[in-house]
Amino acid sequence: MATPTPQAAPPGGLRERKKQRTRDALIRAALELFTEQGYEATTIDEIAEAVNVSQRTYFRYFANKEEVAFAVQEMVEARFLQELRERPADEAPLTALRSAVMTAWDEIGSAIESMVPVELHMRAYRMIESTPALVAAHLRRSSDLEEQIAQLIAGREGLDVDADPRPRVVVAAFCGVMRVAGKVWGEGQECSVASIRRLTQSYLDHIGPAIADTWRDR
Amino acid sequence: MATPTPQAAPPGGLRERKKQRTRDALIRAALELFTEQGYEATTIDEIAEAVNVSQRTYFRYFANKEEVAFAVQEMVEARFLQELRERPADEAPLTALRSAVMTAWDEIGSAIESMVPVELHMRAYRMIESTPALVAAHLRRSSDLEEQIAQLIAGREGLDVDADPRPRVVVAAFCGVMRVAGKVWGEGQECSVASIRRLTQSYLDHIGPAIADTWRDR
DNA sequence: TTGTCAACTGTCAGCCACTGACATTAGCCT
DNA sequence: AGGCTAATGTCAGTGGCTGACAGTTGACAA
Repeated sequence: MATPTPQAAPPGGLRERKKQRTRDALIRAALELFTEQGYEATTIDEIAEAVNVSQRTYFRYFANKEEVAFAVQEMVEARFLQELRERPADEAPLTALRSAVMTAWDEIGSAIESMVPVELHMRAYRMIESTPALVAAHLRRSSDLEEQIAQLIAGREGLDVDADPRPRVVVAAFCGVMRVAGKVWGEGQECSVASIRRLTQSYLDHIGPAIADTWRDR
Repeated sequence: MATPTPQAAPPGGLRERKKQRTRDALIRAALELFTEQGYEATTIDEIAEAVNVSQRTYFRYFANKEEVAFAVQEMVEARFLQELRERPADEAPLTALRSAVMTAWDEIGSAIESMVPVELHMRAYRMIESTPALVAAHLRRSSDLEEQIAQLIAGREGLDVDADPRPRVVVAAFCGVMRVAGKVWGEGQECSVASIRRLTQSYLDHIGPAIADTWRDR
């Protein structure tokens, strides 16, 4: 799986490409089936069969049934974290967070599209929000991500998350806003990546004034 | 017209009492097994066998494996909501929330003890926090409860939760504090109900000053 | 080219969570 | 006492998930 394979990124050997294709096919088939007939009503056998692999193979790519539903989000989050790690150290926390998202969105669009159509991803997002079992998983994932971001921000500032509450607070506010942006996007019609980028920007623009010292001046 | 119930309030019929006993026994056995050997490592067959009922009977009391782990919390939350509904309408939202918790704790102690030893409940709480599958369920439950409370508060104030953000904001702050109090309690040694009541009170006492205008005076 | 190695996959057997159908038991009420 | 019905047990089956083993196929060197 993630063994030290010294190969290029795009080509990477026939084997590697085949694996990637199978993985993408599984994700695509799963999301298609989930959104069409519902998550619970879809069996892993169906997904596997749609891609012409055995059920066992599915479980070699994804640890469980949920995981495939979050594959795209997983990728988006990883890119964001990477972007955040690369922000210059002298940026203020909220600025770094904001810049990381905005920069990330620019390239994420095509990254998503190379996995599944954005429109399918949007339908999948809505499906998650309306499936109790997936809502739970989603919350847990969000909570984990938030913690990771908080650790990262604390690291940048040389703080300890357990000693100083500020990292967690900033990150909580940031993630809260991102969550709302995501929700609004999911409820809207515009399913383009550009629209969520615009939404994100607009919402983040409100966070500064709300937190800044000028707050008290109203 | 006349109530033909020749029995006291608590019993209420042999059948009813038997059911209650079975339910309590299932909860107790489950928590005992979960905390001793872990959640995943415990099968429902084991729980059922410990109470001398069939697996099928377990599923007539609880919808799934998780549910039994949250039975006590479920009860606590129900009591709190009931208490909140009974608060006078002219109380300010945060005051009503605060009063409801504090009042609820007074009676909840014995209510918990009548189900399982408080010490077991505390171990169960810790077990939940360290079991990924249960963390997810816990988050989802919390999120649901928060929404219910927000609706209730909005109702008291004659507001619409979707139109006015204030109900959700107050409730979010309140629940956040409650969550922290619960977490601190779980990490501490003192497993008495009195201690969590004290913790709750102390934490809630900080909410006012933190929100009030005097904040800027530090 | 070919042979070896390692990775990937399929098959099979099995555990466990969960459910519907039906038979059986046991409170409840007249 | 006997009928009604809720509670329980039994059975069979589905689907998520895993370990073990064997077959296949890409990678790489001789």
